[in-house]
Amino acid sequence: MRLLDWFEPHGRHDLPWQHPRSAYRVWLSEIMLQQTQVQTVIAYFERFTAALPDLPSLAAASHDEVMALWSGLGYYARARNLHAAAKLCMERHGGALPTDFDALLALPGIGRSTAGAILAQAHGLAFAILDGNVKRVLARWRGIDGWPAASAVERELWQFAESLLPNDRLPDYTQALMDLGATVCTRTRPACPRCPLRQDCVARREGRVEQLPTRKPAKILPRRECAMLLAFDESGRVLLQKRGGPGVWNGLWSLPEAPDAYSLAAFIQRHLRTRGAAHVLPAFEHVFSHYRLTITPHRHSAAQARLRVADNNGPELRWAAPAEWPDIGLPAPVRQLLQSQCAHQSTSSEETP
DNA sequence: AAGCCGGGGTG
DNA sequence: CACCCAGGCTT
Repeated sequence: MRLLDWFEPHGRHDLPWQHPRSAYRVWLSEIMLQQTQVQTVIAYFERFTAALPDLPSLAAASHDEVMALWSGLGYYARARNLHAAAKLCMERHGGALPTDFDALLALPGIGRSTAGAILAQAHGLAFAILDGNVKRVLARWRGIDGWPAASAVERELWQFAESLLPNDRLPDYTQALMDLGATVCTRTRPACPRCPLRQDCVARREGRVEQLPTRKPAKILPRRECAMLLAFDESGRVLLQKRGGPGVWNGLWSLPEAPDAYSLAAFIQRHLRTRGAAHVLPAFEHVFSHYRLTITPHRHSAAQARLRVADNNGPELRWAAPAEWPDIGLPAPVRQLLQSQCAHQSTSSEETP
């Protein structure tokens, strides 16, 4: 098989848990490698196995010693589960990890993928694994769309993974699949020309390598709307308002803003003399980390300040000529809007109110 | 199905 | 900063 042929010269053969490849060491490595990269794990693995070389010694160790050996790896529930599982193996399985899939799955910290990895790597049994690397390889190879954590997609990936299992050399096959994901079929900039699966890789054929696996759907952000005033005076200056309050734009100069067109009209009436009605421009969206803001710009040309702009009680207002805009601290979407307006005004004829 | 655990790397 | 990484457990 192509994967095994690739593995001989290009796979990783020198990882510490491969020598010797005992069930205990495979198990420990699998737990350490959950959500943690190989580079990080190696030193911890060597320290841990030096102190606790086999399952009985782990079971006999104190909680404090186990946690100390784990310290720095994170996800400390993994260490607690590991220790508890070792003790359970002393009670239930004669001091060794079981070779039965369901018995493995019943141990704390061992899920479907880790159980499969232990059986395949330590015992050569035909069980599939499905970790992040393998999900990526399989999703690309077969062109599987959808977020891999979604249950339907995950089912499809497991099914594909199991359909691929060879009859022998399960330890090498399993390692080959992970190595391919880690070194060739990487998340960014995969080395497709070096991939043993490139001939029938669906993602490669369809040019979707970078798109697969489908990314986790972005969290749905709450939506907010506002109206912004683009008021220009006769000389082409725009009215700005200094933002106060707790918002993200506090302290920045921005366009006068109101929750809706009605409130904005009230603002205009209070602070400006304008000729004609507002010209409502197409709304656009700006995404913050915590919400989406839909901005509807309202443009007024030939506006004049009704009051002194430096009124003590009212909002802090000023007129700003286009030449000044680059030096004023403006929120990015406001700057963008002003620039598009500037370009628009210079290329189009006089607006009709 | 979504949140959580946690430290580290990456664009 | 968002997202991801040799996942699994809890709600």
